[in-house]
Amino acid sequence: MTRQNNVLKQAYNAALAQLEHGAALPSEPELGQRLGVSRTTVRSILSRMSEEGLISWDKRQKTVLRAPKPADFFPEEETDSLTEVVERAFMRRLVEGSREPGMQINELELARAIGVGTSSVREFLIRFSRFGLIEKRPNSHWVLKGFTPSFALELAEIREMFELRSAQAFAALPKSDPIWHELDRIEADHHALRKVVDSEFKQFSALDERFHRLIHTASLNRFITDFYDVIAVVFHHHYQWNKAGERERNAVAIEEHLRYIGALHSGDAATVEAACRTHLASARKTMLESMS
Amino acid sequence: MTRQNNVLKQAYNAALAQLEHGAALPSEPELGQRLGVSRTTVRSILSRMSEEGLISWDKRQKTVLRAPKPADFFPEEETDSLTEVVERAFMRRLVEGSREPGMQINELELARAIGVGTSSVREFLIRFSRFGLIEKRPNSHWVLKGFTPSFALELAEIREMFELRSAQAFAALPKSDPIWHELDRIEADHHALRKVVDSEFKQFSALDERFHRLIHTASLNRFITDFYDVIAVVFHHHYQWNKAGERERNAVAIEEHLRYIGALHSGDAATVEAACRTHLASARKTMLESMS
DNA sequence: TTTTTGTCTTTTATCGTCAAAAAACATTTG
DNA sequence: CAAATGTTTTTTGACGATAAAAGACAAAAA
Repeated sequence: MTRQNNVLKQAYNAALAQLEHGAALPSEPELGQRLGVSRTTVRSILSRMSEEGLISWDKRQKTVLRAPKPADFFPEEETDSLTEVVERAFMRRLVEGSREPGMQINELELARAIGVGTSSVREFLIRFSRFGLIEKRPNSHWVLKGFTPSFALELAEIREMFELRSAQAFAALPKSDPIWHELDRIEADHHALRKVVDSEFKQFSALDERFHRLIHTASLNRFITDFYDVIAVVFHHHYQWNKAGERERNAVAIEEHLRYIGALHSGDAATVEAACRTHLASARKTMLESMS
Repeated sequence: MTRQNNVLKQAYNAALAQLEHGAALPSEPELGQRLGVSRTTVRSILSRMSEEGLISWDKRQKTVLRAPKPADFFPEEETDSLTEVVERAFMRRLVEGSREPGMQINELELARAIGVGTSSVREFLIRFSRFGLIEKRPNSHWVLKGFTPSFALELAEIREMFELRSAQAFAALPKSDPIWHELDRIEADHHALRKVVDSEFKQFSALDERFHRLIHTASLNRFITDFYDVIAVVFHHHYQWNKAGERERNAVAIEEHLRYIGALHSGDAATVEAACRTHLASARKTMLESMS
């Protein structure tokens, strides 16, 4: 196999979801814009829709003939890019399987296990190495350094340094900046989630990421915003395998976020620092607890 | 071509340089240790030396028959790893040629120009992307973000944050720590270089890196020490294309380093902070000047 | 019995190839 | 003539293949 056509499949599914019976579709460039793909892919989508009898297509005339059925969609697992597949599989192994620090990682074995070519795995490992969890021995294998307490501490140290600075920069932004609107929206989502936290606490992870990423954008520093990728990956997988007390932890974090948001609005540096430190300290604590 | 045998070539040259006429060579594992290669490679080296009449080799008997001639060595350019070749070529293009921000980077063209396969280039770009100078558009090309003033400022901001913290950690280390000996050696090298700075100022770059890396090791944080790779690459290439006033700049930096080292010895936090800030501010200033 | 050598196996590094997707160019249509 | 469609070219994404290098195991020597 060479490249699979997951871009087509994903965009096709997205396009199907937008079809409205009887309506006319916009132009090809317009569709490409909406779906985030090239016109080449748009035309492949239209061809297929036409073949499947979903639309009639003749030059500018594109009319929806029938509503899409579930069977028209590509299966979800076929829409993932190889990159995502490899990342998920690797992380699952890290979480579920053998992950003693010092263990060596075998590219070929990994590729076989996941069912992809070696270059996909290689490229993933290179990209992943910047997270500080694996390391390459030149001309030889990769070594797993592992989710150890020292990893957590080093990560937390940088995180706190960066976020304190970003939070101060955020608080100092003029109230006319559109970023405040986004913060208001996030605040509202926190209030909404707080009401249903007992059942919907799993949604917190995504909201947490949105909130912290927003704060980091205020730093206007690519190294700071990029570093949040490391945090996000670690937290994402940390949430996956540390379910103990998840509900309460998230409830506490929501309250801390709300106080933190209030502090940002106040614009007072000392208040911001206190709220930020409190929240980051408890985040660090839970991460450490889950590792020992 | 597949992999070239540059590991062999480099190790062979290193082994040649160590040959002493009439002496007996140590065991294969011992040689591997010394040269930093596997026994497989050691045996290839011994085979070749034997064929070339440099040594006699029979099991444990390995005797040097004659001193190596210059012609026995592999040419230097054949001993570089592909990774190094690609990095150097890419950087040269960045420095010498077209490098307007926003420019797109073509993998195939780059591979052709350098004379390597596309995967080597791809892997290099992935590794290089963590330096914040290029960015990938998924399913499409890489974009050059460029050595812009904002890049320099963002880099300097992180650098200062990290180094201030590392320097404080360094100063707080007990005087029994072996790190102080290494600092003494670096200090002595500064004094030595200061005397001949007019002619030898080019050696400063390497000394600078040694000094700052040592300071960062005191942080005991992988993200901080890793970040110095970014600094090192940027400074290395910055030195390549900004020769204006190089001699004076280096002379000034040597004085700043010496004051900085003195501050570390003093163990006083305020003194350390002042010396560190002064030095980093002037480093930032020269980098910025060279970019506008 | 430990170290060294001889031999065999495994793994990485790198390439060329080819379909998918993007991008560029040419032609048509309103 | 500007925007949309039709067509061709370019570029990326992924694979399998293969020599170099590492690593493992067995036999021999000290």
